[in-house]
Amino acid sequence: MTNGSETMSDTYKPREIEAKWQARWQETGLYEQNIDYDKPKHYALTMLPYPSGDLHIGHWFAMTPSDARARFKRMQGYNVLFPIGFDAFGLPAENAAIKNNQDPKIWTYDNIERMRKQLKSMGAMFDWRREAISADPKYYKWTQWFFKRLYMMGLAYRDYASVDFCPSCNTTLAREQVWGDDRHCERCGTPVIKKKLDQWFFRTTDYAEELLDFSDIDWPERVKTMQTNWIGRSEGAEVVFKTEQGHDMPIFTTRPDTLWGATFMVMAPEHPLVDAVTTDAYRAAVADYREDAARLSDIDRESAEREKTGVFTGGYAINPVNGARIPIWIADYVLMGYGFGAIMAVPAHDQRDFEFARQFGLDIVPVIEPESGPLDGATMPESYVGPGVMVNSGPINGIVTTNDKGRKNPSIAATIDWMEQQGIGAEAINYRLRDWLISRQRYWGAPIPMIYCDVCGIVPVPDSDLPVMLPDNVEFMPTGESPLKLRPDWYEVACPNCGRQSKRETDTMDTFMCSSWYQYRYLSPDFDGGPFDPVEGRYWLPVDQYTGGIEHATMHLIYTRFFTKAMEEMELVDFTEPMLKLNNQGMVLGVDGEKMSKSRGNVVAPDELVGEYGADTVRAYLMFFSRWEQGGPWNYDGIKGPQRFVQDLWDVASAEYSPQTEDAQATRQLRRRTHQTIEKVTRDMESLSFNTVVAALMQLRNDILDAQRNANVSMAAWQEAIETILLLAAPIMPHVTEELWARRGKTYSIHTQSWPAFDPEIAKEDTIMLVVQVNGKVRDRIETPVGLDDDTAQAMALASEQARKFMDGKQPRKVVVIRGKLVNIVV
RNA sequence: GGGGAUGUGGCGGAAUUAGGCAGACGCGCAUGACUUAGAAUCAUGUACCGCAAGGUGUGAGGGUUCGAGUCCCUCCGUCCCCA
Repeated sequence: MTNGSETMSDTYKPREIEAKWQARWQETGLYEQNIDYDKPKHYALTMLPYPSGDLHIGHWFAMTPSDARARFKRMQGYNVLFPIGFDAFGLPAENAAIKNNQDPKIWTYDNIERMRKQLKSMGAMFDWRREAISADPKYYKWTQWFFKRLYMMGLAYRDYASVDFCPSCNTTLAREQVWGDDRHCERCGTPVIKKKLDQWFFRTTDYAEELLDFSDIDWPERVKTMQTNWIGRSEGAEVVFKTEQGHDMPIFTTRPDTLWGATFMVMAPEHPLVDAVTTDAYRAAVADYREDAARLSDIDRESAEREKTGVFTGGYAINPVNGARIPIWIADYVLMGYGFGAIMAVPAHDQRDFEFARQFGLDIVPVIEPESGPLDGATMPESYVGPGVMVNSGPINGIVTTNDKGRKNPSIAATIDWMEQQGIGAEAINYRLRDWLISRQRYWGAPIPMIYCDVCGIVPVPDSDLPVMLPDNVEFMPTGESPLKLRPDWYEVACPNCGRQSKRETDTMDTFMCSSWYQYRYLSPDFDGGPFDPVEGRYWLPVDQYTGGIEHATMHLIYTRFFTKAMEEMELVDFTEPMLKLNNQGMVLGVDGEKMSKSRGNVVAPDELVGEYGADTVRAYLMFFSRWEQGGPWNYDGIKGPQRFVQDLWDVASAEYSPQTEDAQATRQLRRRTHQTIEKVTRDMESLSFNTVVAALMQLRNDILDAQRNANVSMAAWQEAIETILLLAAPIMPHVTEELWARRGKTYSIHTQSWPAFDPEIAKEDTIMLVVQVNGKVRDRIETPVGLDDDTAQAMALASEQARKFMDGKQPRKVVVIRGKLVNIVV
């Protein structure tokens, strides 16, 4: 006892062994992965963190199971790349700068330094040589280079448009970054307002059709559905109405077959033709209405519950299918952002149009006759949207209409064909997806590499001048207004074309632009011949397994797909999907079941847990406590289970074992359990079912403890069980398994060992419990050898005392035998 | 309003791939052992009702089937996305 060191080393001291092995792994470059053409590659990627200051338990929940999966693939023989980096541009750094008068760069890099330490405490197999930081000039040089390439391909354009603006963040936002019923800013929760500004956009809508195709990727249905809904494809037709003044007034409709029932038109109040069609008598009313509408949000305007409002413009349009003269109204339920900002109104067959028509006494002309008989526009209580036969519709009279969308509906197909023949309209597809607005009126982002020259117009910064560096020592305004606008020494620049004094773009790029291509930069973060080293790219790409939160379903995960499709056209890559397989983890909630937040005081601090239990226990608990894709409330007591497991593992793997007696049955049983566990753990690791992996390991631990208590299994079976459980647990608990592996005199490192091989012969059961049911209720269980034939099984079941008792002396009417499982006697 | 997910002991969850012993594994709890006491540890038990025999039970109701947590229909609750 006094000679402490021996005794000390036999106690499980997580902090000591974790520090020791993390240092050893780094010294030996255990996690530095290089191209190896002899091995299959596996690129595992976890969403890169924002350097907010401290690693959150949510980061641990996202990353350590992903790390375990990557380690598992490595032991299976794959050459696994598992990199990490930082999404280092963004508003929190700038807001902190404004509040504390601190340079965002210093704030960000201090946080990165702290988070690096915390990330290292996880013991993850990150290859730190590949670390990429998006705020690093050698990174954002290529972000700017991509902007230019997209511009040259015609995929980036500048437009003066009404856009969503967060008054708190003082910047515009992409449509995807506006969330919820109240249309709030995704970052800060403030409701957004509309603002008209010159802004840069990417033509994501050009790829709408490609983005709807998920055939090459194995992604959760949920994400695919969310993206599909977000893109919002609808089939229909584009039809050009003419105003009486002769202006073209194109509209999109999903129901061109009801054109003959269009009795009025409705324009969005912001529609550019409003002034042209409005007659003098209505000018004042129209002006008032437009002013009121400008104050409402889109959601309020579209809400189905709200009473319809609108005003007549005094103008008329000509329905191209029948020459009818129909009034043009303006109403706020029509949005400028969708389709053409104007609709044809068919009140008989659209509920919103119906309510509008009833309110303002407009004509309602039915053009679909349901099976129940003709409709009367004057008396129908609501619009009719079901199937029927077309009536009052000229050339398509008598054609059947169904609930099908687009050309699948005979009436729509007939109308489109007829219109195309007449030259008054054409089949068209409309998408809800908007182009991606990437301008941000903030400082801490990648500058948009564009110059405005009075003579030459918009001129890209030459590649040789990239990166356009962010200036240091800028002055922050309390309002959040971009300091770049106050730095003439930075924005005043000679035009690259003509040399005249010109002005740089002072907006920076949306940080989602940086994170759209980080998986490529990881391959070679120092490479200067392009965004990534093509040799590395050819070997590692694309990403095989991507993991991260569901909240990015319609933002990052659409952007990075768009980027990769554009990169394929740039011939940088030869595939069109960046990540082949995606899995989303859920969220760790506070003990109260609420989202963690400082104000609620329910934040779980990983550093403290690691200090108390060690990283291995925390990792195991995170994988065990819930279904990974589901997440759930934290429970401080629950961690005792994994803690006891790690302690037991320590005890049995360092114990001296010597059998008292050798029992063949017990030996056989332990070996069977060992191999059954290999099978289960392998399958569940493959499917990212981490909680059942840990459960299976615990079960094997229980079997090993039984064997130890009885001391009746062979030495070989004991060793097989111990070494197997260490290998199977290694991805989950990398430090303690490494230590125990070394203590058993095995070669370094456990993490480069082969995954244990499963032997079905050993795993096979000798006997099964034959379940005997009478009328579907379990009445008896009989231990029988495996491979019993049906007749014998039936005979044994019928001979069962328990079963006979419940047969009531009756003869079986039917006997169902499920081989190897059960016999059901029906009486 | 539309779309998606989900509902199983006191709690987290397993079994849903292919209909075949519901509740693996863990937490908690109970009783006992060890201990001056506690912690830790160990043993046993732990869905519900019942002394027992037995009966009931996977949000509710119905259906298919020899047999349903699992498949079908109709509802209800909770969460998320879109409107």
